[in-house]
Amino acid sequence: MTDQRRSGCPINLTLEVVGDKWSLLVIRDMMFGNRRHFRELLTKSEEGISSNILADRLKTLREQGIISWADDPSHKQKGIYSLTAQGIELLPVLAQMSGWGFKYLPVSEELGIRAKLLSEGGPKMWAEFMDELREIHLGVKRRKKAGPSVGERLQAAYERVMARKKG
Amino acid sequence: MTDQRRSGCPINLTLEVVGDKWSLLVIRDMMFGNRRHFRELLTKSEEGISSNILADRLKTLREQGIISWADDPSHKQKGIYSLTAQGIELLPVLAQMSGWGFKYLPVSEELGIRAKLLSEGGPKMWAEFMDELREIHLGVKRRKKAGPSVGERLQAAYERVMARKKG
DNA sequence: CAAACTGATTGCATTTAGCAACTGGTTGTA
DNA sequence: TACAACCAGTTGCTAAATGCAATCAGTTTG
Repeated sequence: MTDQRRSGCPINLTLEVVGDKWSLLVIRDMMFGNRRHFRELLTKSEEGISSNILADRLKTLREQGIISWADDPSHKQKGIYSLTAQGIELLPVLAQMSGWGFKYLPVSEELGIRAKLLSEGGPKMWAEFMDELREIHLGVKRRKKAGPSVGERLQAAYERVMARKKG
Repeated sequence: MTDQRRSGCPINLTLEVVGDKWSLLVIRDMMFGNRRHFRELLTKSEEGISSNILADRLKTLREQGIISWADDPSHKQKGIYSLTAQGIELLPVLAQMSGWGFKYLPVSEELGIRAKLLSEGGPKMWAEFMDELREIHLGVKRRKKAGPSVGERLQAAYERVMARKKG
C-alpha cells in the first residue's frame, strides 16, 4: 500500500481506500451485524474472509481513520473495533450500492430485505441509522426515539424472513 | 471472472461487479466526461488506465449489462459505448462516493468542484442528471428545462476553476 | 501511398489475493 | 492444576489480477 495517488479525483481517492472486494464488507458487518471483534468478523461473515486478508484490511482501515481499536476490558486478548465518524458516513455509499444490487442482481430473499427497507427509507432513515451508529461506536448520546431503532427494525425484518423460510 | 458468487448479499454482489479499482472510473468518465470511444477512455482519463485492463473492463461491463456497444457510422472501426439504464443508475453510488471522498480525502480543487456541487444538489439534482444521461445514452427524449443542464453546469464549474488556477 | 489513428491483443514482470497451517498467549471448566 | 477451547493474528506458499511496452491488422487522412 504505497501512498502514491493516481489522481486527486474524489471518486478515485475513495476507490483507493475502499475499492477492493473486502473492505466494504468488513464495514458492512460492523454496521449491520455489529461485529466488533476479530473472530466475529472472521467467522460470522457470509462470504468467508481469510484471516490474513482480514488482518490486513483492519490495519489499513485503521490507518485510513475509518475504524479505531481499543482494548476489551473483559478479556486481555480481545480488542474492540469501532467505526469512526468518517467510517459511519460510508453508510450512504453502502445504502446506494445495496439498493442498486437489490434492483439489478440476484439477491437472496433473506439478505435482500434489509436492502429493500433501507432503500425505501431513504436519506432520512440513513441519517437516523447513522445517529444510532454514533451512539454505539462513538458513545455519543442521543435522544431516545419512540419505538424500535432502525437497527432493530432491520434485524427484525431479517429474522422474520428467516423464520418463514425455515418453517 | 468466474460466476461463483460469494453470497447473495446485495452489497457483496455489487462489489463483485464493480468492486475493483477501475470499473467505476470507466463509468465515471462515460458519465461526467462523456467518453464514448475506446481511445477517449484510454487517453483522456486522469489516472492512465492501460489498454488491456480497459479492454477487459469494457468486456465485463458489457456482459453485466452496465454498458452497451454500437457501431459508429462515421468510422468503420470505431464503436460507441453507451451506458444502459442499469449503468446510469450507478450515478447515486458514484455521487455518494464522490461526496465522501470530497469530505475526507485530499481531493484536488479542480476535480473536487463537481463533487461539491453534486453533493449539495442532492438526490433531486442526481435525478435530473440521470434524465440527461438517459437522453444522451439511450435516446430517451425529455422535456427541455430552462437554463443549462446539470452536465453543463458541472463542466462550466470545472472550467471556471481551471481558468482561475492558470491565471 | 504513407503516416496517423482505430480497437484492441500478446508476452512478461510485478503485485495482490487466497488457502491452510501454525504461533504464542488467555480463559473457562473439571 | 490440567486441558480444551478460544483469542488475534502470522507465515509460507500458490493462484490470480494488474501493469507496462510492444505489437497487430484494418481505416482514414493528407
